[in-house]
Amino acid sequence: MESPAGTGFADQPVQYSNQVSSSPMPKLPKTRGRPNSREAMLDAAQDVVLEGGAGKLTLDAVAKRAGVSKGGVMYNFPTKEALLKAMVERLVEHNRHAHAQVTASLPDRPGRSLKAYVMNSVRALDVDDRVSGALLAALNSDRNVLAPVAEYFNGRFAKLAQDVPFEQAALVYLATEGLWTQELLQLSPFTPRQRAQVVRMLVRMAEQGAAVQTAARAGKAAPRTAIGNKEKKGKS
Amino acid sequence: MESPAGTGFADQPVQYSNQVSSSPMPKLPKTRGRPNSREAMLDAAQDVVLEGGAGKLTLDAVAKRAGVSKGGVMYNFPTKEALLKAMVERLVEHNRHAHAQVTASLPDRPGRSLKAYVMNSVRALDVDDRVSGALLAALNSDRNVLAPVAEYFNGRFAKLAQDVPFEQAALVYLATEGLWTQELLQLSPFTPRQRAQVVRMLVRMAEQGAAVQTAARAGKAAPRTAIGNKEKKGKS
DNA sequence: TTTACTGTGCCGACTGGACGGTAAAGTAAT
DNA sequence: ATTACTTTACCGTCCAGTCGGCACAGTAAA
Repeated sequence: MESPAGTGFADQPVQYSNQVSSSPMPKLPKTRGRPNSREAMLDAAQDVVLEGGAGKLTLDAVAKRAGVSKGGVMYNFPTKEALLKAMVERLVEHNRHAHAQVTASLPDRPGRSLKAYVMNSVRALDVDDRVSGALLAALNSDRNVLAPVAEYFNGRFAKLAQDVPFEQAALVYLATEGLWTQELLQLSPFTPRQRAQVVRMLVRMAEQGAAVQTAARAGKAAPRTAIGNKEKKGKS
Repeated sequence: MESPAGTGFADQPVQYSNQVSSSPMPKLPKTRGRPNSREAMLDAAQDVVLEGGAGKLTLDAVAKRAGVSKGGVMYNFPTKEALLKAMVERLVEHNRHAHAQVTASLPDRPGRSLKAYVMNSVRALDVDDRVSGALLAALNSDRNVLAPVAEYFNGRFAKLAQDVPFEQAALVYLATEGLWTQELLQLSPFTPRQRAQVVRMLVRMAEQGAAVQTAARAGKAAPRTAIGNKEKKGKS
């Protein structure tokens, strides 16, 4: 698991002298040359949120989880809002990067970006992707903390829908978002098998979105536009 | 300033937090047997959540907003968790009722329930339907507060999907849920016009899906579709 | 090398306010 | 008087943010 890197010394009886003096960091900019305690704290914060809800996110909890003192947290994040903002920022950056990566791994055909979005959302669920917890934390505080996410979400759809007809893109986008949200909040009514089936459908729709553009719009041609097939027990 | 609503809130989602404040109306304001204060407090709680986030939901805030003292709130809700549970319960009941109502207004054809679900979700957005705020509040606290919603959500889909093929139902359901969530959190990338377009599409799909189901029941093979099952070409 | 000074990173006790909850007294209708 | 509801005052706890201090590292004069 990609659990917090660099927190190995967290629970040790190690005194302060937090870092090995010899090997690490042969390069890296000086500005931040120290151990990545910031990241560790952010990781800790997400964990706290995902385990106990956003209400349990306190500086002490983060500190304890990250294996540092509260003062240490306050040093890196002058205020709690700063911590929240950092979490949100990292969430956005993480998503952006992951999406770019998945996109790059796909053949350059229409709907590629949308497909990557679907796949990435699912991956975020399958993998123990704790960054998502930042969203829950953000929902708890002021809107200005949430603002960056809103902005990102907005621009995101515009990009995804570029090479796919609007209705199709919106459908896939919304359904994916709904699935992701429900799974994140553990409100999903689906069994794992059903979920997999839904995901497969969404991926297919992203690929073939262009072909069905007029389906819903035509409205009358129901048989041809039907999306559902009777169950098919494919497995992947 | 008392709403004439009975003990139940079965009627319109008309809720106003009565701002008593400092206008010394010698007659009504200090009414006595007001079976209504509970509802007023719940309304106030939702408003607080929707305006300031779930983190701002304090007993004092609710009391102030509802125009009563904190003790008044504590009298009706012995603990804060009781308040949260009441909010959640009301949310579920409200939804159940509204859905039943919309369903009844639709012709009895397959997909009716699903269609009603879509319409009701949108209505909840168009109307100033503050009950939704309860969900945000619930996300903040323990899972056992959220549990009733989860349960409701689960059973809900099963009912909606009864007379519609699974994939179709899941798609409409998830997309609707996604739309509703995004609008609620103000994260939606759509213009009002686009949103309306999406909603129309979803309604059509609820109807069409039912048509497919009917056809299938009649013994016909599931129609080939552009979006539907096909070869899996993408990775799985 | 030694000493002296400076900056960085972190520690942890403390504070002041907010918040959940309690208790007793008050008020009006029945 | 009883009942239903509300208020005021208060308590204990939790928590964000503060503050003085400690342990280094780097630098550089002595």
